[in-house]
Amino acid sequence: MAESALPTLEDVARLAGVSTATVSRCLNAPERVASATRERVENAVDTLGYAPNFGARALVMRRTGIVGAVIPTLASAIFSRGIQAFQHELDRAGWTLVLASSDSNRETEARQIRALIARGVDGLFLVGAERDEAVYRFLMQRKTPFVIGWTTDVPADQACVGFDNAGAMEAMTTRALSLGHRRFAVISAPLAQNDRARGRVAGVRAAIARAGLDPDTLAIEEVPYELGAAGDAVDRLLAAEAAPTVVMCGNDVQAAGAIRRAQQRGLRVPEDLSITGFDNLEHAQLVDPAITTVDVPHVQMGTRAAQALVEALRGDEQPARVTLPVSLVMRGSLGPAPA
Amino acid sequence: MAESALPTLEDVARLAGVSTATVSRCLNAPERVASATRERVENAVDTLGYAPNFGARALVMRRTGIVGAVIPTLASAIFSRGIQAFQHELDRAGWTLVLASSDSNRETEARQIRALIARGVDGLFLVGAERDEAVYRFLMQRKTPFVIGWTTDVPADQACVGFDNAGAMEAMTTRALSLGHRRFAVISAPLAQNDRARGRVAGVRAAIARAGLDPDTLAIEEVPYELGAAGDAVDRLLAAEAAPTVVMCGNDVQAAGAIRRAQQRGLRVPEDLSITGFDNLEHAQLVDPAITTVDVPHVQMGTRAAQALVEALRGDEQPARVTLPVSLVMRGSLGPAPA
DNA sequence: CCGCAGAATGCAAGCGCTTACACTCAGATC
DNA sequence: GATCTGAGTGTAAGCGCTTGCATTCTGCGG
Repeated sequence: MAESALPTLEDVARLAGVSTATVSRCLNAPERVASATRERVENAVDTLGYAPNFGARALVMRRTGIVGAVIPTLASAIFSRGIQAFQHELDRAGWTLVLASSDSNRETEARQIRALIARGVDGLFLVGAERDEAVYRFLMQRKTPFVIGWTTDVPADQACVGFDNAGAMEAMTTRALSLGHRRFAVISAPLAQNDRARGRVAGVRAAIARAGLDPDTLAIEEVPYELGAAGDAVDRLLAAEAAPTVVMCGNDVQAAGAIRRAQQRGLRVPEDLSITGFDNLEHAQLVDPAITTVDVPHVQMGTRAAQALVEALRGDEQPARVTLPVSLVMRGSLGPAPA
Repeated sequence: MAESALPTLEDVARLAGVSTATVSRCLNAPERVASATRERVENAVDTLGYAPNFGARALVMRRTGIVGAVIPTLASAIFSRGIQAFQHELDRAGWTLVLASSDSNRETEARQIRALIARGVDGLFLVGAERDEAVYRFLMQRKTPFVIGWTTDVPADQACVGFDNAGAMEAMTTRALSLGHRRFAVISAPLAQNDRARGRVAGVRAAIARAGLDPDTLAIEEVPYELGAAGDAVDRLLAAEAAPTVVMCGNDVQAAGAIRRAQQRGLRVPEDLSITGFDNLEHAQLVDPAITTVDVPHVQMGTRAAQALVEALRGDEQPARVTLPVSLVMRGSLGPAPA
């Protein structure tokens, strides 16, 4: 059994009859130690159940091997797939992930970023580009590398791995236009602190403006990513004098909620009302009709983000800037505009 | 601007004209420092942009304030809700969460546990009770407190926050029996390294045995938590000479996949085939028919697990053992057995 | 048999922080 | 006026590890 305190390098050294330097080398550069010595040390490590003290190592190495990620929420499927991939790739490269969630709130995010830095993270992954200048200054000052995900709309000197939120939504809107739709509505996450959501709405606006429609008449409902909230939004949209023929949702969860509510109101989707989603979450193909949506390569985004961060951690000067392609997935929920 | 290296306590002390001890006290026990001094120190901290070095602090305090969690996967919604709540509660108590995923693999999990310990976690959250004795020995030896989630089937001296997997599934099976079903089948996660899944199957067995049926005739398909895999399992089950009238799935994702495939084969659910789920994920109410399932209080489980871990970290001797109630959620996918 | 290169190991100086203990200095107490 | 008290501060000893440099040892060429 171990002593009352955890064994230290010195305990191992004493038991093996060598100096602490040699034990350290055994652990970090085994090839520099004679094999006979190495064996004795390894035995001592085993019998003592020794494992290096993390704090001491971090202190002298000036790095922890931990990177942090602050995401809006883990509760929905939106980020979990990407984060899973991110973590997996990080693990492959020998890094460990610390997670915090911001609840989509700017101050909370700033607090979490500081908390993670205080926990010694060597680098950060952040979602979206929108945050106080002070946060960026803090990160620069601490020389903490970071990469931004889910958008590419960032200053040129920052690393990012994302996709064109506006362009994707513009493409979907253009598709709807070609199906004869003229009265559009949008269900979006609250726009105030969410540049991705704003980008998506801007995409809708751009497309309908290009088609000669007035983008200012676009009805926008800002609700959280929840089934019921999206349903209520549908109720409000349909109560308008000129009800939309298509509702473009910022997310598949909202689309699913919207479809259900529309059906409950006796509308057929897409014959009476078309609905589109975003993200291509797993459940998008489960509902009836299946959701026409924008496929976002979450796994790829997570993987590339991890690679970009590891590069930055290694000191690569050139910040990685990756734009991933998105594609429209045509399923049943978007159809021709009703006559 | 900061110097080329990050500022240290000593830099702050020099600038404020005090000793490092006083600066340290300002940061950790401000009330023990005269207010005039404190102000000078705080100014120095601000102008230098000082933040304490994590490694040094961890070394001398002998704790990091980080706890780890190893979960099977983040990719599905199954764990994400619980982990979100876990993280949230931990954050409230001033702790930070490190995440690793095991891909439901025993060796990977053991590796991740060691990796997290090497990263200095003060405590651990683990899913399920099944792992090598060596892992538990290692944890004891390192004196790392841990709590186990998603099951209560653990030794009496271990902390756990979970629910009765077997009992829940037994209740659901009993309900199906009362609806006249006699030919059961199960779609489950691979049983080999998954005590929760085995518990659920055992629940089905227990119920049908109590009803006088032979539990050995129970057909079991072991497939991953994926829509398509569950669909293929349905194909196989329905090809049997005495096809089941009800398929009990170990998870809502599988149930959704099973329902879809059954419908594609022209069967009506539940008139021709009943299907049940587990977890009460958000999408369970989205599919048509909505899934009859077992509601698992994921958020509560995450929250309570965090509390239990914090207690253990504080040195409470008595390990918390929390059993959460589950309930059947009757929706459309389970109906009377066909005549 | 000497000298020397190169391999193996040890010595010891920190890394930046906390904290036990010692010290100083008012003001209160006798 | 001597003594005591306690608040405020400083001194310095580590915490456990890595690593530059010094030292020792080995085998080989001359």
